[in-house]
Amino acid sequence: MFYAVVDCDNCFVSCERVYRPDLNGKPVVVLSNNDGCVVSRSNEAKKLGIKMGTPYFQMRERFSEDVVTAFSSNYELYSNLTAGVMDIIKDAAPEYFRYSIDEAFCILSGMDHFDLRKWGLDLRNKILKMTGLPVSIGIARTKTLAKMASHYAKKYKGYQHCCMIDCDEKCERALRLYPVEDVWGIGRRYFARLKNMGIKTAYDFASHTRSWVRTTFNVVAERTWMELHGIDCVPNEGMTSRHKTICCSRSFATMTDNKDTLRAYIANFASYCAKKLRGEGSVAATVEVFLYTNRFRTDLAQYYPCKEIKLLTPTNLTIPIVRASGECLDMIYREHYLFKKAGVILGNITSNTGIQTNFLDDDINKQIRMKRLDDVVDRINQKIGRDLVTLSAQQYETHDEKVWTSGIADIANHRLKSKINKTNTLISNT
DNA sequence: TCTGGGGTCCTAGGACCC
DNA sequence: TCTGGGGTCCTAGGACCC
Repeated sequence: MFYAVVDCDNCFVSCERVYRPDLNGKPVVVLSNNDGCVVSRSNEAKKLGIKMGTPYFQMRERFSEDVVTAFSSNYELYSNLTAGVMDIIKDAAPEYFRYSIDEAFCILSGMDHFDLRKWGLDLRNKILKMTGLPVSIGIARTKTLAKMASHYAKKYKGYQHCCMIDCDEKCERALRLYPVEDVWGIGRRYFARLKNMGIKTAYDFASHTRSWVRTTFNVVAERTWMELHGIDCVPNEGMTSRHKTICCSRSFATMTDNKDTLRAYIANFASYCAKKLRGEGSVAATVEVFLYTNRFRTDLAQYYPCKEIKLLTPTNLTIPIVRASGECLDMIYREHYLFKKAGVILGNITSNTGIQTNFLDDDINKQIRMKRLDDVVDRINQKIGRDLVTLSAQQYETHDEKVWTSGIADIANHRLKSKINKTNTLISNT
């Protein structure tokens, strides 16, 4: 049985180019939230030496706007376009699961007698034709080897974006040429240790004994070792299951030690998480809040607190989740630290059917009223504009318009006022 | 001046129970 | 003059992924 991994080439850049074909063949990058750093690069940008994660300001010191075109990220666009890719994959493979926004694994069971490389080439061409997005496909006996094959599919033109590793000779050749740091499952930390041991290629790594890998590293590295030997052992389950956590976090344009400002940010993050939770029909049983000072400012005192609290009843209601996030903040906030980033994580997520309520919690009538409130607010926000109606905890005074360029909540007062009449009408109608 | 965001899994160690 | 042992659950931290 074989696996195929299908992933979009330079996904976000390719999505932008669908609407800007004039940028084909030119250096293009896409930036993270707040335009902080580079998260996607065209091949031309890679050739210029722009690395993943390069801070935008550093890149601009080296390349002007005429040389490298930069886009702010537009996740709605990427998720719409890649959904089209997934639809095509779904029709082409007996079984598949989405692994990330731009990547899917196909389980090619019962297809051993097929010409799988031709199958891959056809799929690649179909996706390009129907969505405008170029993908590369790697095919092999394990997911880790398929990932390696997809690297080769991208790297060497001769493969025409589809590379299959289907025998031991090909596998050995591929392993010998493959830098160990590019192996799926070998990250920066492990690479640093491997390098010290003189292990440079995937072949070097695979040449050690399984027990050596187990004792030197752990079971995860051992699985990687087995996969490189063609033993399929990274489970498919877990890659498809529901979310176990939902997180919303942002870096701030300017650092702050103001508790009220942090409280408003946290309330917004919590509210956003609650909305996501409702969107997928789930409830959460824990709420965690974390704060980060600026790790790049070594001249400043550092503090990375986090605190989780359990909810009496698992919920997806905005009010109890925002309330809990505020309690967490109260427990971890310390004066005199300048915070750069904060976030909220909802955990212990389950389906919202059959929730066990706790008699100490808000009474059922109050919960029903809160649910109705969320329903109405969700509908208004969907109809008129994101985050028009929020809890008062999410509002705050600021003179810095940049604070909310992060894309979650554009709650600048002028915008609020301009729409308030329309909203009042809608609320009375509702 | 400016340095992302959202996930998963594993492990060690402490608390607690019988 | 000595201080159980085994099991489970939870949490924090560290590693990885895209």
